Parts: sequence; structure tokens; C-alpha cells
Amino acid sequence: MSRYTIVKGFKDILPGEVEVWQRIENVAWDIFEDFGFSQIRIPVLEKTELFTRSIGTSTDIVEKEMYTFTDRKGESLTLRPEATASIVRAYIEHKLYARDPVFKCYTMGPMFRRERPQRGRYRQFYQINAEVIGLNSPKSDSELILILMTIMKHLSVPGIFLHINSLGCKECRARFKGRLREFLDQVSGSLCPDCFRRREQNPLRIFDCKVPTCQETISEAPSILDFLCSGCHAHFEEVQENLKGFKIPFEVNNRLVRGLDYYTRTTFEAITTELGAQNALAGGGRYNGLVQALGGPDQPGVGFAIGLDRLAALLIPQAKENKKKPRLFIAALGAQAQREGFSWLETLRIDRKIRCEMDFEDHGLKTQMKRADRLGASYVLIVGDRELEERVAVCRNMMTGEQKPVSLKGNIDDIIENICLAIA
RNA sequence: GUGGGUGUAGCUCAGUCGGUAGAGCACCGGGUUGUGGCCCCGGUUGCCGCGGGUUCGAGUCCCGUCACUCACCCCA
Repeated sequence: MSRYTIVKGFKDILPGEVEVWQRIENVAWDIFEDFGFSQIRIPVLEKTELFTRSIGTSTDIVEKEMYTFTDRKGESLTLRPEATASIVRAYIEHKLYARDPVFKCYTMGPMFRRERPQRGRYRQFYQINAEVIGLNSPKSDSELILILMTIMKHLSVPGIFLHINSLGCKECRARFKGRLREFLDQVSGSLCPDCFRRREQNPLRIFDCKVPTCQETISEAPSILDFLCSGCHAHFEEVQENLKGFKIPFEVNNRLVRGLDYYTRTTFEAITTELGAQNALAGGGRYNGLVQALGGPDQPGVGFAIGLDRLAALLIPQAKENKKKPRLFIAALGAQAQREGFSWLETLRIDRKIRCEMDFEDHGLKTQMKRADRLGASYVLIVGDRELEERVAVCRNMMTGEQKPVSLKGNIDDIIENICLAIA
């Protein structure tokens, strides 16, 4: 065990995995651009108050998961636990609403939450985020979901399901919470200790409880969907209509509550069956009061986040080895051949853009051949004293075993040209 | 924060009743003085997670501790 080890819950993304991450990003970026989204890059550190204001002080994230510290001048800073707050902050700070009434953006980066790590859950984890600020139409809710599911489709993500719900606006939620409390008071005896506590603080969260007796108890509970005002009801109906129009299968899940306080109306989650307990691949929703709550104009917003680590974990097993193989391996024997081979190597790479490798340690031919084979080189150029003297190298096709002479006469340009012809 | 599982070679893992540490893969060398894969032969690799205890003797039993991991919780 080495002396220096990675911080608990953090993760190195090694060569072989990175390619999968890049593919996901490339697919997502393409689709975002097709839908008229622009990229934004924001810092990982913000003033703590931004998150307590936006996420909500009684949420788990703010209560016990944030990496918060005071800097050298005593200011409380926090490594961002999510991206939306920062994006909204940037939107307000740079008065982006004045540039264009509709702001559509995407970003990617690490988030930090100090939870107990487990499969699919890290203390530094990556999200791809997309946000639309300035549109209240259910069309933008459905379009965002369409984007999300299009990305998943292009990546051939297996076993994915979409759950949607509506949390209503401030008014419907207040009426619902009142009724829910009444209900919970009646059944409080059969709730687990956690839920008993949640009853007062955050009654909606009880819907997320996985204790079987609680599940059974709340199956009788009133549904938020029965409490939506006419506006929220119509909004939710249209979102569903649009999804049907896009032929996106979904399930209305009236128990889908999300962990951030700022959500209103539409919420959604993309779930996978193949990832163990941490099965949420992506989640999002509408946040109509958030911009104003953070001191901006009263602009509505919708957004989603994709869990990149989870998505990559899902895709890595089926990813094939796609390490780039060299076209040519130069097997140089002896000091003089090493010198000449070295200059050919770099010239081929720079001037001819040919993927090319050689062994700098001047090993025997057998060892160099093995190395060429392991790297998957298509051709090997063999150059030793004999070849230098006769000014003719040997070019071996590693697939067929066929060997052809390559003239080393003339200046370096001639030689490079001859090599290129031999491996064309 | 709470519970379970696992820590032995670079990797995957055996290790019986407590008796000097093993296999496969990988790596290195040889068979082939300058030709890869396949085959054969040989070799290297270990604070058996760490600390203590029991014992003539501990990878093995006991206690502690740390790490990893899965799950609860929560969420991406």
C-alpha cells in the first residue's frame, strides 16, 4: 500500500475509462448545440450562502453534506454540491436576461458532497447540466426531457426508465402539505423513526422512504396530483402530451420528490435498473421561484443534471478497447540506427501525422518485436548496422509477415517518403 | 452518521487441523547470435493491511485499528 492514497470518496479516471467519458461529453455537446444551447463554465467554489439560500436549509445537502470552510479572511466558502445555483448566480450577476430573454446553457464539472461513498456515489462526482431560464411554457419542460432522453438513446444506455411528477406551485403545495400532515398525524404510529421526524420538517420526503411499512402506510396518502391548481394541472397535462408526441415512454410517479427545495411543477428522474442502489442516472425539474429568491428578476427556470460517473459506469463494461494503435514501429539496433530512427520517428509524427513508436532503450530485436506486437503496430521498420551499411531497411507487415526492402538512400525527405510508401 | 462483507505477488484469487508462502495471468530471460503472436523451459515478484495478545510456533485463533467495499440514509 503506497503512502499517499486518494482522498476517500474521490476517484481517478484512468486511460481506458476517459475515452468513455469523452464520448458521453461529445454526444451531449452535439445535441445541446443542435437544440440551441450554449456552453457556460462556472467555478467550483461559491459563497456558502448561495447554496443555503437556493437548496434550502433543511435539506440533507445543506445540513450535513457540504464541504464548507472559511478562507484566510474568514469568509465562508463551499465546494458546490450542485450546479444550478451557480448558473443562476452567473445569470443574475452578468444580467444575462438583458442580453436575451431566454437563456439556454449547458455545462459539465465536478460537484462535492460529503456522503458515505458507495457504488455510484462519490464525494467528488461529475454532472452534465442543462438549464433554460426565462421560459414558463411546458414546451421547455418537455424539450429538456427530450434532450435528456435523446442523449441516452444516442449512447445506447441500457435499462432506462423515465419518471415524472408535478410538485405544483407554492399555493398547491401549501394546500397539499396541510392535508398530508393531517393524514400523517393519523398514521404516525406506524411510521419509522426517520419518517416520524420528517413529518414536521419536510413531510414530502416521506414518499422517498424505503421502509416497507412506511411504503404501505403512505400508499393510502393523498396524492399531490389531486391538489394541483388549474394552472399547474394544465401545465403537467401538456408536458405529458408532448412526451407522448415525442414517443418517449414515461411513468407518472406521484411519490417522486426531489432533494432540493427550489423545485416547482415538473420534476423528473431517469432511472436505471442496472446500477445497484444508486439508480438515478439523471434528474431535474422546474424552479420558478429560484431566480427571484437569489435576487434576480422573476424569471422561471427548468433544468436537469446527468450523473456522469454513473452513466460512464454503465457504459464502460460494453466499451471496446479503443486505444489508438501505431501504424509503424521503428526497431532500431545500435547507437547509429537509434539516432537516425529517432529523427525519422519525430518527422513521421510531426510532418506526416503518422502514429509511430520506437524503443528508446536499444533492446534486442526480439524484445522490440514483442513490444511492437503488444502495441498493435501494423508495420515494423527494422534498421541495424547491416541495413545502414547497405542503405536498405526491412519493413515487416505484422499481419502477413511479409517483408519488403525500403531504400535509405538520399536525404531524410527521400527516406521518409520511402517509409511512407512502404506502409501506405 | 448506522450496519454487513473483504484485506495474501503488478492483477484475479487459493492457502486444510496453527507447523518455513502458493496458482493462473502479467513481467524478465532462454529455446531462435537479428524477427512478434502459438508452444516449451527457467526466473523475479510478498512488512499475508497495521498494532497488540495467546502459543514452542500465527496468513490461520483472540482483541483493537485502518483501508476498501456493499447496503441503510440521501441523491447524480
